[in-house]
Parts: sequence; structure tokens; C-alpha cells
Amino acid sequence: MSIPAAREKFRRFLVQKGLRATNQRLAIFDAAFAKNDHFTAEQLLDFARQIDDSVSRATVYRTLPIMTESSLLREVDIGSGEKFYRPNVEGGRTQVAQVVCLDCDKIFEISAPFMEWYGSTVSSKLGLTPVSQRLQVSAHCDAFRQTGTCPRRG
Amino acid sequence: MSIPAAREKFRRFLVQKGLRATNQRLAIFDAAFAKNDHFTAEQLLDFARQIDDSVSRATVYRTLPIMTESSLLREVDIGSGEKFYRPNVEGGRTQVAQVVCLDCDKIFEISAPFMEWYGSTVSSKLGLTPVSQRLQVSAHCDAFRQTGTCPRRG
DNA sequence: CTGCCTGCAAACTCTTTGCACGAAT
DNA sequence: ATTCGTGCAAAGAGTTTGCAGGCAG
Repeated sequence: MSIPAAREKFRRFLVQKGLRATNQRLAIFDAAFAKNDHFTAEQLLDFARQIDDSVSRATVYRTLPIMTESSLLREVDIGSGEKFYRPNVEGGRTQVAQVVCLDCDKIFEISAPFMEWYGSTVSSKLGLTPVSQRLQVSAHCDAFRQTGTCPRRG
Repeated sequence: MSIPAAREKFRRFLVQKGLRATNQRLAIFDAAFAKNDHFTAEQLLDFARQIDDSVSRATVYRTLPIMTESSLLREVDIGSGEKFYRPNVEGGRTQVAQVVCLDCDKIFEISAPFMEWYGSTVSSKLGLTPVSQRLQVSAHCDAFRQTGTCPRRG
């Protein structure tokens, strides 16, 4: 999905929910989709303010759940105190796992379609219906261990 | 591993690390192992105080990492603001996935040995060495959806 | 116009930390 | 004795919320 198309989808989602397409919400959208990488709420605030300096922290925190619910953003919790978000360009149907490098502080995403099967199998045994599944691998960087620097770092 | 054996292991771990086997640390241990279920830091504090009412919140928070490092406890982060812990009776070698029921608020643990394989496979492609992996399934309770109550709730 | 949205700042939750006292070795 | 551990309370990080004014529909 292209960025303009996603922007239109966001607009439509807002209208459909009886919400208003304010400048701030659209600036936050643009900030989120300008970088194709993971970001925190704070980073998103900084960037959204470069587009519209009236955007406040509160509005960012209020907009993030809306964008997550509309599956324009995916929430990525790596258990580090703060949550990460990332544009969900594919449309949100793909199952992905995160590989978090403890040296680079980088988050890689890997397709992991078997997760869905696993969730269903395990849940049905417990009398549950799966909603979502998260697989996360924490790892150390080989290059960092050998040379003391990580090529991906920065 | 029996509870007395685990208690002895904890004592030995403390001594070996040059730490002291204080009454508070042992009360926290006893509280953690008295219930065979997940608990939060706050719940552990309550329960430890029933054993030794001099235990403070700070000491609980300072003791939890020690017990986690000694692999007597396992940390379970379901991305809900607060962390959960659970006695690691088997010894910590087993790979487990968590199934979290969104209706019951209960955490089930399921053996998932393939996770280790997955972590290694994916990490090596990225030039990383896996340290740990977490798989978590969020699900709704079928019984709750049909009857409005969940038998496991409470 | 009406009512949702906003920024601000205060509140909140969970966890960590500085300090002076207290206890284990 | 010495040194580490403790409770207390304050601080900290990240996020949420109450309120009075502002802007979209």
C-alpha cells in the first residue's frame, strides 16, 4: 500500500469512527510513514513536530491507539519499558517475529507464518480462540563480539 | 526440584556471589515458592510480608533480579505494564510459550521446544547468536464468549 | 453552533535509587 | 568491626487524564 493510499485509509477510518481528521492527526500520520522503521512515541512526537509544531505529546499518545486499531501501525513490545511502533505497509495480515539485537539495539522483522498455526493449535486445546501471537528472539551480534563494533549500529 | 532443594540452591547462589542470606531474601524466596503460579512484584511483596512483615518493596525489587539470574524464577513479560514472575521448578532448560487469556487474565504455559530451533535458524542468517526467545499467544475464552463467565476466572 | 480535540500540566503506575540505619559474617 | 543490606521516601521513565479553550463538521 502506497503512502497516499494509507493516508486516505486513515482519513476514511477516522470518518467511519465518527472521529475528526485534524491537522495534528494527519501530521502524526505523515511522521509515522515518512520513516520506514521502528520508532517510539517520543521519536514520533519529535518528528511530527517538524511537520506541525503544534502537535503535543498527549495527542501522539491519543493517536497511536487509533492508528494501531486501524492496522496502519503495528505495536512492537520488546519488553524494554517503552513500546515501539512501525508502519504496517503490507496490510497487517502477515505474521512476523522480531529479532532484537542486544548490541545494536536494532529490531529486525522476519516473516514467521507458522506462528498462526501454532497459536490456533495450542489455543484450541485450552478452549481459547487466538487473537494474536508474538515471537521475539533476543540475540547478540557476532561482529560486535569479535571486533567490538557493530556494522549496523548507529 | 523440591522447594527445600531450591531454597538451598538459592542460599548457595547467594554465598557464591558474595551476597548475604538475609531473612528478607529468604522470606521473599519462601513467598515466591509457596504459590505455584505467576505473580507480580506487588503480589510477592504482600505475600512475603505475611511471612516477614519487615520486607519492603525495595527489597523485593532488588531480590527479583537475583532470583531471576539464579534461574530460580523466570520473568514473564506479557506486555501489560507490569512484569510477572514464576518459580522455575524444572531448572530452566525448557522452552515455554505463554498463552494469555484476555478474559480470564490467566497465563498458561506450554512447552514449545521448536522455539529454540527457530531462534538459532533466524539469528544465524542475520549474523547473530540467540540469547533467548519468547512466544506469546493472546486469546479469548470460548466459554466466556458463550456464557458470559469464565470457569477459570478469579 | 455543537461537540469532539487539543495542549498543558498534573496524575498515575511500575520500578529504581540515595541515604542513614541495621544486621550478617 | 566491616561491609553489605535494609526501609523509607523521593525520583524516574513512560503513559494517561482533567480541564479550559479551540477548531472541524
